[in-house]
Amino acid sequence: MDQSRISATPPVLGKPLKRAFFARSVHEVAPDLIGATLLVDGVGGVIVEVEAYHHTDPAAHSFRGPTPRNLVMFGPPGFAYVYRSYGIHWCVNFVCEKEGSASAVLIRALEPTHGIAAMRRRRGQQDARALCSGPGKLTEALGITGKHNGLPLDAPPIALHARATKPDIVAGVRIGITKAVELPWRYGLKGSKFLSKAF
DNA sequence: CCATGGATTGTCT
DNA sequence: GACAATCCATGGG
Repeated sequence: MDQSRISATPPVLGKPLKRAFFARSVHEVAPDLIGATLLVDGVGGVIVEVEAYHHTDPAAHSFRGPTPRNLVMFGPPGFAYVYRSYGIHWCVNFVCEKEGSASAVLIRALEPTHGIAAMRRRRGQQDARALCSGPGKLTEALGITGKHNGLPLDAPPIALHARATKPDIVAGVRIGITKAVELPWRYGLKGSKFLSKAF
């Protein structure tokens, strides 16, 4: 069976995730997000890869304290922290724990399920496996930009839906960082063909 | 398949 | 002034 093929009819969505879902340790929330569905204006898919960043972690943007860029990370949980990467791409995080904890989960890859035509248009890309297989790719596919920084995760245009059952999850070291490179805080859906990189 | 380098700009030193 | 939580095209094995 061709696993890169995407079904024409989107799967039924689970119940909406409330803001309180994020008011826990980032190390609990990150693996719990695998299998959940992220939509922006109805376009998106199933989260298959994330990374956890904690304020005590030298690789986290919040490690050295609040700045104009990372201010949302120091706010309450359940909000989107969006930043520009390498001057070119946008990346989206979900703020966790409690106000001032400054921890967040970076969303790194989705399996596209909703609004695939719109994603292909935005990405100029036909291959379903390349639409959302990276943090910069998925923001482009979903139309996420700096305008979404600070928006709540449980109100339009953003929606999150719970997974039906707990999937098999794999963990590994994070990608593209130079500090605390050994921490195994990257989580993925086992066997997924839509990861940014194999575990 | 893997390795390398350019693009491009906000942010912090 | 350096560098970054990346992506893509290109070139070699």
